[in-house]
Amino acid sequence: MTTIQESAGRGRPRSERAEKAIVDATLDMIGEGVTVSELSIEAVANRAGVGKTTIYRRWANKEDLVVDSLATLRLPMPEPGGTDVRADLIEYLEVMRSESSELRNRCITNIALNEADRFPDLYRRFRELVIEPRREAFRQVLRRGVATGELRPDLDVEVAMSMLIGAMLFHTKMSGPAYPVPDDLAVRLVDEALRGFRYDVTRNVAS
Amino acid sequence: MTTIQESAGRGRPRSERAEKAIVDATLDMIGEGVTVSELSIEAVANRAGVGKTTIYRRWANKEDLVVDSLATLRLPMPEPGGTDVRADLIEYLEVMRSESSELRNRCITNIALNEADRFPDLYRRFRELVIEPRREAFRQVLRRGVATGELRPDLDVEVAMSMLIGAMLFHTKMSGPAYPVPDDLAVRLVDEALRGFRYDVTRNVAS
DNA sequence: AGTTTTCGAAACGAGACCGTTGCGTATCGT
DNA sequence: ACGATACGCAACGGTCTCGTTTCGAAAACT
Repeated sequence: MTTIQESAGRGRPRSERAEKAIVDATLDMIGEGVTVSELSIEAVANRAGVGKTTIYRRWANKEDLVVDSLATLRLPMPEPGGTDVRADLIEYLEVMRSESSELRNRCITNIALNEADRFPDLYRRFRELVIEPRREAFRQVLRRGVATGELRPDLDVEVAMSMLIGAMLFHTKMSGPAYPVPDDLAVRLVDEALRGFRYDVTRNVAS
Repeated sequence: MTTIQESAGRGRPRSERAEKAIVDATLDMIGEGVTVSELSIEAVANRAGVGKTTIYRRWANKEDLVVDSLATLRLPMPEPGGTDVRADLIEYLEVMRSESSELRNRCITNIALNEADRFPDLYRRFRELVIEPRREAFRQVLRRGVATGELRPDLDVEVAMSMLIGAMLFHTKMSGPAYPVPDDLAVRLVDEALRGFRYDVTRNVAS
C-alpha cells in the first residue's frame, strides 16, 4: 500500500464508504478512457461525492491513488477446466472477451497500452501485479499442452501467446458500436491457431 | 483538405516552411503519446517555432489540424513480392515492425487505439484514410493465398488477419527498452500461424 | 464533557491554455 | 512605391485545474 500513514485511532475514524467511492470513481474514469495525465483529483472528488481534502489526506499524489485503485482489480484467472488445451485456451480468451464489455475491466488494457511510456513506474508496478500473473496462467496452459503432446513439442510458446492474446486485445480495443466483437471469436481464434493456415493435402481436411 | 480557405495570391504568400513545421510538431507530439485532448495549440506553436496566429489562420480548430497532419502519413504498403504467401505476409508484418521504431509512425497506432472513443469523427476519417487501405492490402494477400491453394479454402480470413496484425501490434505497443520487439518476430509469427499449434503425427514434423 | 480527528464545502493564489488582438517587420503582386 | 497579406511575438480577459487552507459540523475516543 502506498496510502499515507494513518494516524492513531484517536478521533473520528476515516470513512470506508468515502474511500470506496474514491477508488470506484478513479477506476470508472480510467475505464472510460481518461488518461492518467488527464485524471484530475478534482474530477475524482466530484464524481465520488467527496471533498478533495479527503483524497489528499489518504494519498500523497495522483499516481499513488491510481496504483492503489488498480491494485483492487486483481481478478483471478479461473483454474482451467483441464479437459484439453483447446477448451482451456477458449476459456481464457472468453474471459478476456466478456471482461472487456464491463467498463471497469477496461482499466487494465487502457493502462497497459497507453500509459507505459509516460508513467513507467506505474506501469511496472501494474505489470507485476496484474498483467504478469495472467500471462503466466496462459503460458502454463500452452506448456501443459506441449507436455501432454497435444501441441507441437517445438511450439514457440511466447509467439503463440502473442497471437492469441494480441488478436483478442486487438478486437476488444477496436470494438465499439460499429465494430462489435464476434460472440464466437474465442473459438474461431483457437481453432484457426491450432489448425494452421496452410492447406495441407496430406492431412485430413475435416478438423 | 479541411484547411481554411486560402486567400487570393495578393500579399505575402504563406510560408510552406511554417506549415511543415506545424504539421511535424503535431505528429511528433502525437507519436510521443500526447492525447488529442492534451495537445494544445500553444504547445504545437512553441515546438514548431511559430506564432499561434499562424496556426489559427490555417486551421479552424484542433481536430482539423490533427486530421490534416495525419493525412500526410499515408505510407503506401509496398506491392507484395508475390513469390508466395509466406513471403508476402512476412514482408507486410516486417513493414509494421520497422515502422514502429520511428516515432512518427507511432501516431498511427496511438490514434487508432486511443482516440476512437473520444473523437469518433476523427477516428472515422483516419480509419478510412490510413487504416482500411492497409487492412485491405493485407486481406488481399490472404485471399490470394486461398486462391492459389497455398492456404486452406475454408480459412477464416478476418480471424487470420487479427491474429497476425494483433500479435504484431501487441508487441510494438508493449515494446520499450525493457521489452524489445524480437528482430525475427515477423518470421516466427507467420511460420507458427501457417503451421498451426497442434501436434499432428500424421503430418511430417519438419516444416 | 472535552479532545481529537475526519467529514464535505468553499475559497485561495498560481499557473496553463484558450481564442483574439495589436504590433512592427517581411515578402509578395501591381 | 504601395497596398495587401503573412510572419513571429506579446499581451489581453476568461476559464479551468492545481494543491492548500479554512470553516463548522460530525463522530469517535478518554
